[in-house]
Amino acid sequence: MRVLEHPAPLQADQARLLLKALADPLRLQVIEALGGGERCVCELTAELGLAQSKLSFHLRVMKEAGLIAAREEGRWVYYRLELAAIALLRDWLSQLAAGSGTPATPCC
Amino acid sequence: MRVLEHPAPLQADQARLLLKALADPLRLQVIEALGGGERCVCELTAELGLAQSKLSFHLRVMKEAGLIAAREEGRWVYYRLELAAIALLRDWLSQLAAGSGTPATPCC
DNA sequence: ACCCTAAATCAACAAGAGTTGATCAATCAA
DNA sequence: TTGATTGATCAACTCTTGTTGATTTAGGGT
Repeated sequence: MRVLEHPAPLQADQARLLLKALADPLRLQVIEALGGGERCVCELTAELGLAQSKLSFHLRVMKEAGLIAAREEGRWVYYRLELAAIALLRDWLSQLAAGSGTPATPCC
Repeated sequence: MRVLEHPAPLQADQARLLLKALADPLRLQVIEALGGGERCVCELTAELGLAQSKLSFHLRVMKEAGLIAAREEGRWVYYRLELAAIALLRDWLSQLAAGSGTPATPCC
């Protein structure tokens, strides 16, 4: 029976999507705003001073990656951080760090 | 005196660079290989079946982000994971999750 | 029904990131 | 010194992402 040295591929792929969704300055601003709690799109537009379609684009990217979730209420849409995604990333990073002790093989 | 609700901007920016460096399928493969311990460039080229200049490009991206570190030995170069970077990312993610309890403000 | 606002979508364009093959610098062995 | 090998770098190209402004869909108010 094989010991799991690396994160499972599926989890790694999920992690990659989340990393990609996080790895953008504008999206990080949004994420940090959402770190302070649920926010409506119009609030975010105002707070960050963004063009509406621009914000909408980035919200979609993050939503599709599973990093944030939307809740519609009347004509407003509230977004929030998906904490499970953050937890998944943290776990994945832990697994990465865990396996990293072996010294160099002689090489070539 | 203001309570820090969000990660400091500098740390966030450092985190962003690391996220960007991680958010690529090929680089993730390299990272996972390095998760098993230090590796020489020629080993990585062989293990992952990559064009040399392609690997070199990605190694540079990761090195500049502080995600990996290089050690030269004769004509070989060994790369390893920079565990401090992984730790920084984990901390940053923890801070993100920590602040996220507030319910929605009435909005608009 | 009409109008106004919130937010998503679209097409055209601009910017950025990754790939390729060639070249270059450095190290080592013969 | 010559030749072979490791790995970095470069320029040209391609592909992917992000931006912009206009249009569309859907609520809610009057």
